Amino acid sequence: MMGGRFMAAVTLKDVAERAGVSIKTVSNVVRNAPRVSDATRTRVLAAVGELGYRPNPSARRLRTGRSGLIALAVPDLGTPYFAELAHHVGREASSRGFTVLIEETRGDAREELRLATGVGASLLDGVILSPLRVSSADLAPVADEFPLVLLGERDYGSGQVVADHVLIDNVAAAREVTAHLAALGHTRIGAIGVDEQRSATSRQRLEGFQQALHEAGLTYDPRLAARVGEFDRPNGLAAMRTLLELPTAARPDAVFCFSDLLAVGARRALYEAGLDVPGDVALAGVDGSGEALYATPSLTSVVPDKAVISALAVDCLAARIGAEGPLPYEVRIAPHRLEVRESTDGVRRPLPG
Amino acid sequence: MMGGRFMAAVTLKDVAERAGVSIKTVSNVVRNAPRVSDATRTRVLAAVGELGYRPNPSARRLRTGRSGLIALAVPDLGTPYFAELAHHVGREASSRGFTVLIEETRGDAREELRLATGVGASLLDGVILSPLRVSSADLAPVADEFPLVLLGERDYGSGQVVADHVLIDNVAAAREVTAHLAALGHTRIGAIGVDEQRSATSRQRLEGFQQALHEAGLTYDPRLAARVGEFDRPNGLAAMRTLLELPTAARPDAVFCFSDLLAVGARRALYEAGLDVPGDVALAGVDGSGEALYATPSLTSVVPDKAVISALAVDCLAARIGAEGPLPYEVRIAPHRLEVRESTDGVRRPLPG
DNA sequence: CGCGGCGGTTACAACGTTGGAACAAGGGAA
DNA sequence: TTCCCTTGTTCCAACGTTGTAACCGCCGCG
Repeated sequence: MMGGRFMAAVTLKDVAERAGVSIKTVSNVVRNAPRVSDATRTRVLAAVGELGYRPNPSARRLRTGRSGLIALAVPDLGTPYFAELAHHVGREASSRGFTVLIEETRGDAREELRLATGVGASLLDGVILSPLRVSSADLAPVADEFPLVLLGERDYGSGQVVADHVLIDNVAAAREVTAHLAALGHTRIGAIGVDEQRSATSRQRLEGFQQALHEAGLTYDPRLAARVGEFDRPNGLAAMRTLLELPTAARPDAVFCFSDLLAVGARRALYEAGLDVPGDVALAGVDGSGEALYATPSLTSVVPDKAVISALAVDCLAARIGAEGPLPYEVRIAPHRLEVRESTDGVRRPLPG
Repeated sequence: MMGGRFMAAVTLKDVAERAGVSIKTVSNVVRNAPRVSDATRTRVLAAVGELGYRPNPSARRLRTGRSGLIALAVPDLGTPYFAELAHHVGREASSRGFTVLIEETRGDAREELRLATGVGASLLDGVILSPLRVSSADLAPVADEFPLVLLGERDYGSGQVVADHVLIDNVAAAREVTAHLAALGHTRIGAIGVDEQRSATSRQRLEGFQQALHEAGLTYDPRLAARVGEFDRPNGLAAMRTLLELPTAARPDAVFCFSDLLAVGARRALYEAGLDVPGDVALAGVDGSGEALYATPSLTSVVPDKAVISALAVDCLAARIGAEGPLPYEVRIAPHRLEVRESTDGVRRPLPG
């Protein structure tokens, strides 16, 4: 029987009776609609306060078609980058009156697509998706029907934009890191995180990597480009172990890892092999995670501005939700910076604090 | 107008027309209610499939008072422990038909209380709260009115149970770690993470720590018990630096950190001081995070079974949501195990994989 | 042969909210 | 004075769903 659990919820009707006005007038007050005299407004607000009225989101949603709920879909919350992102998106969203539902896709393409199409489209107003497997082509038929913002993964190759995108300039970021390694005198620079097939991010970082090698007059040795499935610690560990199996002369003297977790795994492999970082092999990653900062040695990393990324994403989504009809798709670039730490230049830096 | 965005949602009515039955019958079918003949059932299900009908959660909620939405409120998603927990809770919940809303309390007592009382009680069916600041006393008036499960933090001191609790045996866990350190021959064992005022978890771990010291015939030196605000990396770093400022003879030769992040911070401080782990100082933490496993050296840690914790928590909550009236409060203990790694016994262990 | 019971179905009324139209009360222009 | 317009308020209907009660056969029992 009626689910209000143990306490009876206060409704517009209760407030209306208390204030001696109609239900609709109370509704007008709580929604800040115009056409309400100051006298009634204060009277109603008083009643609202006394009774502790809270609008019923379900009824609202049913009537208006808006739930105030958006989802953030990420591959995995265990990845610090996504956890931090979730944190920022939550802040941004609540400052705009949205509530965020965090979903894990586990890198499953079907799951990603399901989220992108709005799950219970009737539950969500929109989705911010960090795609891993799903491609622009898969999303093309979807984006027009449901407010969707993609994080990263713009498919430069196809040139086709099928949704709003927020990303950092991955090519530039990779170029900067690699140039940094080259400037330190490394000549056999490797990369961990190649995954041409599936991940656009990976492709872009590889491209920046190759550009920088070229600009530094170095040649790209495919043996030094390690493929991985996910950007996690175990893959970093395995990839670095593989690189260390190369003949001594062919081994890398520096490695650019496409994520901090990969770098952490790679660092662990070097530790187990008894090699020094950066003495024997220099190491750099991407993400600006706390884990990389506190590693021993601290790991050089590209730090994307997650606050800006989140703000842009929520902005985009809010605009799309608020819009009546289709809007042109936007691609917004968030800033990043290269943070040089012990794992590349070897300079001891006590952490502040 | 009408918010269905761009596409028109399929409703029971549409399905009913298609199947040539009444709305209510369709409703009965989709809810798996009894009293539906197999013939009609299959006919209706066919129509459901063809039209791609999805029930409207808001309408359901409005009618039944249930939203199928539960919240997991944790202090901070950036903490790997909570991120992992969120992952498991999400799995457990969706297997029971719930959707999880993840909220960050940022360790703010008011925010915790707000969540515990159900925010928009009309939005959520229940809450799983990992409290940091809020006490049993604060929650006492709340728990009866709204389904609530607390993770950890059972206030043994007051002896008063005001809600369902799911936790590991913190006292035993701390005792095991400390006994392990003592068994290795350490005599000046320190602790990082003391916070008697606010955190019950911290109190329990301190108690287990002291018990083990006593059992090993060691005396408790308050100078070796470092206080912290949050269980994060910067606090671990700062605390260990403070311990290292003690006169040489008074310095710890082993430290039990109340979280893995504290241990990571402590390890960093030792690294900066040029000290060896575990040669100069042995280090152990709690949480079983991947970060501790991949650290160099890998950090010994108490690994709580997060899958079990999550399952128990969701079970409890589901029972409470399903119940008609008040239920007796339960306290459930999840298992943990001590994982000995390089940071205490010094034995090199290549990671598997 | 009528009547209770039961399996299967339907009609109706809510749940709390909001958009739109209708309605009362004043205020100025004709 | 009448008429229209503005301002504030109320009434009505609907959003999609489900609980309750009613309904319609049909069976088997007395």
